[in-house]
Amino acid sequence: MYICGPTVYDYFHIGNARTFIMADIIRRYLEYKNYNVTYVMNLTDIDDKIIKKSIEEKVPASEVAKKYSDAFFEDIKRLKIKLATFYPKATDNIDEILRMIKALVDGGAAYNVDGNVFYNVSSFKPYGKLSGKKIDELESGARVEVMEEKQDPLDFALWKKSKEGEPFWKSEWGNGRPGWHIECSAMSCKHLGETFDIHAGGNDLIFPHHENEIAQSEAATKKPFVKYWLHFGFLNINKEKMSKSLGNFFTAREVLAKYSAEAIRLFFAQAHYRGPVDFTSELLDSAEKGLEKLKNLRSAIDSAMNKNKPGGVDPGFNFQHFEKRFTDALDDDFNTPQAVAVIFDFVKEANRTIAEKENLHLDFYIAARDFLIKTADNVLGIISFKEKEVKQDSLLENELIKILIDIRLKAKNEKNFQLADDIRKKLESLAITLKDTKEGTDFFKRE
RNA sequence: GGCGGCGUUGCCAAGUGGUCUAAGGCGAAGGUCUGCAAAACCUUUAUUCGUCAGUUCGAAUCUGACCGCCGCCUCCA
Repeated sequence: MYICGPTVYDYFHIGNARTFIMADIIRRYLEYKNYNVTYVMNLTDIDDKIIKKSIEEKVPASEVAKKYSDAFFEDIKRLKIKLATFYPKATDNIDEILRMIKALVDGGAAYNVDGNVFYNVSSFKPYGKLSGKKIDELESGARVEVMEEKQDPLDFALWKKSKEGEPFWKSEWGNGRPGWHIECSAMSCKHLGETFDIHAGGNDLIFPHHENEIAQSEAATKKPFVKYWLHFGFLNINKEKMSKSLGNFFTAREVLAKYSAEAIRLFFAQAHYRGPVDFTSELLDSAEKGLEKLKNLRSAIDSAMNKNKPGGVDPGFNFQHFEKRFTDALDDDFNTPQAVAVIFDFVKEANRTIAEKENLHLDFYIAARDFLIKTADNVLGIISFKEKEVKQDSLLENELIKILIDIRLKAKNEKNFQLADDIRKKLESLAITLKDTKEGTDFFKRE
């Protein structure tokens, strides 16, 4: 599986994050289904924008790329995106790229004009098959900037001759750097072979980027390039595409400063990957709110398991039923909104069971926990069940909380509700929530 | 101009020929529990799916027209 990654000239925005997150969920689901997924995401670390930025900031292009690819890895980690199998960089794969360009030139699909190598679009008959465009229609409506060197305005650069002061690599056509489209063809081929299963990317890459990849790869290898294309819808702001060029964007780190990764992921998972999504803080708030339900059930499960009472009733809960509904949803073109609905149905049903049956068998909680780990945690990534490290001081802390709970209980028994409420309120302000139940008082620490 | 997509409850959003008087989340209203909270549970919240016409025994789902919105055709996830 290959996905077009970022050009590392800036922090990525929350619209890019949507693509990365949805691709991550799809990848995690394929792994859930026991596919052995080789997940490749390229990093474009040499390109016009990077060069522009390096001139503006008066630092080498490689330093710009380093800074923003470091930032990229920080951000995806915070978004709970699993690391790819490979993150090939353009500058590490110049040999592969040059080899493919050579194959294209030798095969007559590309030509060299004074150190610039262009792909000859008209040499590839199926050009336009992915985007549904026809070559002649494109030409008639061409807004394409006409470069004099090109034989045809639709032709695109495989190798760009370097200008004075720009970074360059040596090639038989002279000093230059790779074009954007050829990177993906060369690097996907290197890691995934000449034909591979899934290629994903944003909607706007269909044309020309993915169209060009097909043209390059299929002309070079004479084999089908990709079996399935996956294109993600845009994130809009006020129904307008969020993009760097329009300037109407939030970076992922700006959004992460206000909202949890889980809420961001839930927000995206609640819409189908192909459609557009409007981004507003109200919707993030409502996702954050919805997450509470999931977290409360997790707390209930955790505290029941900590008590570890033997025996109890087996409620005959049908976990398979929910798991089947979950996989049915995702088997149907990765219908994540449906899958999320199944999770919430499960939460409701589990809560109902807990509310109705007094003394549940521990196995119920274990199975409920397993179900949520498999689905909501491992696939969707909207909640985490990972064992938290128990720190030394938190053990002491827990004992102190228990003492306060005892004092509060005494106060309650003496009908000194003012003191009882005061203790609860003060603990709340320390992010510790008390919850009175029939079996005593539980406490939860907020994250 | 060419190509593609979308329009479902107060908001978001699944559903693409009968199980739909339409899932799920948020919001709202009432109730149970509680000293009070919190959480949880129960009940209510679209006879209707942009508009009009058609196909069909049957349509949110198919066809046509119209209205509105968006994207791509130039770097863009």
